[in-house]
Amino acid sequence: MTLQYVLLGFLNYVPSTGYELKKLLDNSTQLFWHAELSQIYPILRKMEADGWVEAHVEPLKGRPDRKRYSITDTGRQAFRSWLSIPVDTIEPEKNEVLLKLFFSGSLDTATVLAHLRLQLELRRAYLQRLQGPTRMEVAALIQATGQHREGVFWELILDYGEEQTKTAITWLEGAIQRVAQLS
Amino acid sequence: MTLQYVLLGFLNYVPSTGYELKKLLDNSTQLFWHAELSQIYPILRKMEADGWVEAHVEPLKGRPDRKRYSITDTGRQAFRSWLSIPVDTIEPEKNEVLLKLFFSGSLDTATVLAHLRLQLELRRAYLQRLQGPTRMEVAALIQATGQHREGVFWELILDYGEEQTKTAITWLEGAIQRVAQLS
DNA sequence: CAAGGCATGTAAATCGTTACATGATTTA
DNA sequence: TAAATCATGTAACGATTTACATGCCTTG
Repeated sequence: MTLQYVLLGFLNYVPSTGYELKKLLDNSTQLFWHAELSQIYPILRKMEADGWVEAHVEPLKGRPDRKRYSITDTGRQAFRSWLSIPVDTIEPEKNEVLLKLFFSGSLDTATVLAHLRLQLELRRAYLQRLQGPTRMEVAALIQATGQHREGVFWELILDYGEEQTKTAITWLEGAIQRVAQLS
Repeated sequence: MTLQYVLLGFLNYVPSTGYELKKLLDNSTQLFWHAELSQIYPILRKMEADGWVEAHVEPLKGRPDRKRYSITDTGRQAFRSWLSIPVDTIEPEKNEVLLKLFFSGSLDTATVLAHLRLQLELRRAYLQRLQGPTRMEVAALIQATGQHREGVFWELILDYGEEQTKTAITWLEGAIQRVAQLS
């Protein structure tokens, strides 16, 4: 269900092909939503059948025809209606790192430490990327599109990712200290 | 796949029924893993067929027989092997609150603020629960079971939940300030 | 000339939720 | 006496991932 609205949200900016939508997902919402092409193509067809989007076929030589989808008025209405419904729960998460840590009583201290240190490295690299390239790209996009109101939300989301990542890093550093005392 | 190991992890402490495992999930791992009974029962049968667990049937009057599952040596081996494999990625998340915020350029400021304020309330209530009752229950469980090594991990996980929730609250407060300036 | 990008899709399998079904016992 | 708990499960649906399939064009 939700993926439909993600795609509508992008199509609300600009008509796109499935392939382009996949890249938009990878380049902008990967922090909080992702999908594979094999999921995107059937959903676009379903939304076309439901009258939420329209396809304009551009024949290509040697490749499958390019289908560029535009949002319809019905689709725009469905999108806005979805957007206006508040999320009134804290969404349950799945986190395999915490899960393994939870059961790590059965694991030797050295292995637990190795696992935590690996996560620490990954998070540090991720933070670098968020603070550097990602931050720049968002700023450039706001300049290029002139979407200043949208830009406020995009930057807030980046802030969220940055703060949560920093918190995870600090926690991992402390956890490593604490676990190291076990041996 | 993963749910198998979650169940094995609990069965590694004590033989349990599907119904009891569901309650263990709800009361301890809901922060990072959850499942419905309709998923748990078939998986227990599958693990029995694979020789990872054994069922001891206790007939009951008027109810379905109670099946208490114990972990086997094979199951214990599979569990330890899973546990020792490091998680070498940052797992992608789905977050509908961020998703809607991302597209909130199409939404009026008052509605965005209402959505953010609702999330702030939810997070604050959640933090109260983590700091109060949940913290106590974990401490009591460590005392009752004498699992002091495990207890370190359980408390670290609680710390993580607390810190991430605090970060979310601070971010929401700032986001509300920032969005309020838009109108 | 090899690798990666462009461009579409199908098939199979897995994972997860919601609804349905039963019916006694315990608690408020 | 109504609601919640105990105790198992099936069926249907929906969501998601992985593997398979084609084949040209562009870049290094």
